[in-house]
Amino acid sequence: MSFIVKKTINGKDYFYLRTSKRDGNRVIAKTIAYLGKTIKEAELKKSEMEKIKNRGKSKKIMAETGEEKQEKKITIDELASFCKRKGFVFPSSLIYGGLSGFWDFGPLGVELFNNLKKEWWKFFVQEKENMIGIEASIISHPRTWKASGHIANFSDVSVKCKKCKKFSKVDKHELESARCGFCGGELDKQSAKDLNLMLKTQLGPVEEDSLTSYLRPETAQGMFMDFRLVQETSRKQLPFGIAQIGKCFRNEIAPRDFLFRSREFHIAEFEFFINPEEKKCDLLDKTRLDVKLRLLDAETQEKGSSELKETSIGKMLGENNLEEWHAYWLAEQLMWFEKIGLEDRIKVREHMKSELSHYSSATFDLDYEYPFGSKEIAGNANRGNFDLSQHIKESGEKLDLFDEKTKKRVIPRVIEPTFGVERMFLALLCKAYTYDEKRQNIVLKIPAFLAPVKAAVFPLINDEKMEILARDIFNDLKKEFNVAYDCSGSVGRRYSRNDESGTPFCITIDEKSLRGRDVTVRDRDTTQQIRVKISEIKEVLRKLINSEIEFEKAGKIVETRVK
RNA sequence: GCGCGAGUGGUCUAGUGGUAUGACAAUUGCUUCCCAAGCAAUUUGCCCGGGUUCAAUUCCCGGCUUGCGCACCA
Repeated sequence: MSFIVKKTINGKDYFYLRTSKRDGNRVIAKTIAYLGKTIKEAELKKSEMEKIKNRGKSKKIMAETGEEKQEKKITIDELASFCKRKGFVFPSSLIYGGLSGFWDFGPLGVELFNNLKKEWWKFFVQEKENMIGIEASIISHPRTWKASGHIANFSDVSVKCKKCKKFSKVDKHELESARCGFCGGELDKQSAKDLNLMLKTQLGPVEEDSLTSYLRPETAQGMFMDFRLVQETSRKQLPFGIAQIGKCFRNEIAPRDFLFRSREFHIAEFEFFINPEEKKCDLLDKTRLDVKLRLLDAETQEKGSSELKETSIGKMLGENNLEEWHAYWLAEQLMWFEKIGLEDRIKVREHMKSELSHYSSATFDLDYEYPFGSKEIAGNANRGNFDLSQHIKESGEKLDLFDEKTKKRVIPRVIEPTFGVERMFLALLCKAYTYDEKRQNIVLKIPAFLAPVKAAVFPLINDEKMEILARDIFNDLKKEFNVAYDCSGSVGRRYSRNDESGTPFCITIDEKSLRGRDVTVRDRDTTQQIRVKISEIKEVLRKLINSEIEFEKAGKIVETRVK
């Protein structure tokens, strides 16, 4: 049972909500909420709170009866709308009605996106001894795509069936004899339309004399074409990898699901080159072998089931066509997802034999639980030496190399881990987006090291001295971090705004700061506050962002809340 | 690309053959010593093109965008 009580503090009246509970002979009363300064205000607030409480109850009942097991999940539309409102992602060319499959990153989005790329690069390139990076051109010689096999698909056409009216994809040269893929009916050859899945472009200003090429649909060919040059200039010996993050383009028939399937996007991937005779991987240690995962293996799928297996990299070794180097990189991929906090919604799906490309002996998809379903966020393919061999054939160049260990010339085999950068960006936002019932606002719980803005600095009120101090702190911090300065509206509003932007820390300058040279730092996820010396703020912030120190231990916990 | 539905400020929405409602957000003051308080002011909109009409945001046609289903996804 809860009731309203009046308290008089310093001559002013305040109303609180109290609750009482019988404990044996005693009655224990507890204040549970502040209601306002007048009795009217208090009554209104109380009835509102009861409504909210009852809503929670009915949700619980529904959960028990199984009607609504999960809490309300965000839809992808809501997320897209949120991203537009806060400046993460805008639809491209909106003043002309938009352009399907293209997106712009706004002020917060570009920061998050850059941080994500930077951290990926750090994790897979800079922190690895056997990895180097490149950035290849988006447009390459058209023969690239002949060698890679992409051009072959250009001879495909889409043809309508006369009988069932459905469209089939058919090789142009076999149009005369082809039948409908659905009902086997006769195809309407008049309806044949070319399918251009790569974006075409003309090189040279005079159209008749120009060379037709394509915007790359993947970054991988850059690594294969530059393979020898990179190996020579970096003086790497097998095994080593070449990494790249870059823009790719695909003429998607139906771009859908916000950023998930677009026509212009980034891939972060690397080709890891290994001597085909080398089966051992020295880097596959206990940490990697112990990496846990949820696996949907090929065998299970072939039985028509989608049951997940709880397993580990170590257990998978030797099964599922997984050899040591392949296992090592799969483990590393999972460790990356753990680092960015997405591992609990990742599952690994092994490709079935029927799905495998003819050059690949094993492929795994890493699927993420998006609001619109479990979809591929990253992949891992064992490509053998297919790509290098294709380029050797097409170009006539020597792309094999002399291996110092075995004293033989070899064409390396390749493991290719690949990541959709926008897909990781999207997953981060889906995971981070939280509606906080208590605070009545959205809190974007992005890991601090990825957050677009690391801290917001504000004077508690518009006071000249506080503003000067706040500006000083802000100017000092911005040399090292992306920080924001905010002095508009009430302090509560500023906290809420920053919760929505995913800013992990808010630094507030109050009257005591002027005398004591310390400030309060507020944690986004808990709203807890600590007191930190101005001289130590930079160091504390650095440690907090890198999770080197717990928030509660970074300073003295203080309670500043009135309400 | 096919089929069906939808498009009103930044967001969510009311409504109409005579150019539009409300809320939130945003901006600027004032206020405010810690969690979207208050006061005042300000900015912003009928997806685009064509047709019918004296008059179209509204009706019709086409396009674009978007949702769902199918298909596609190297």
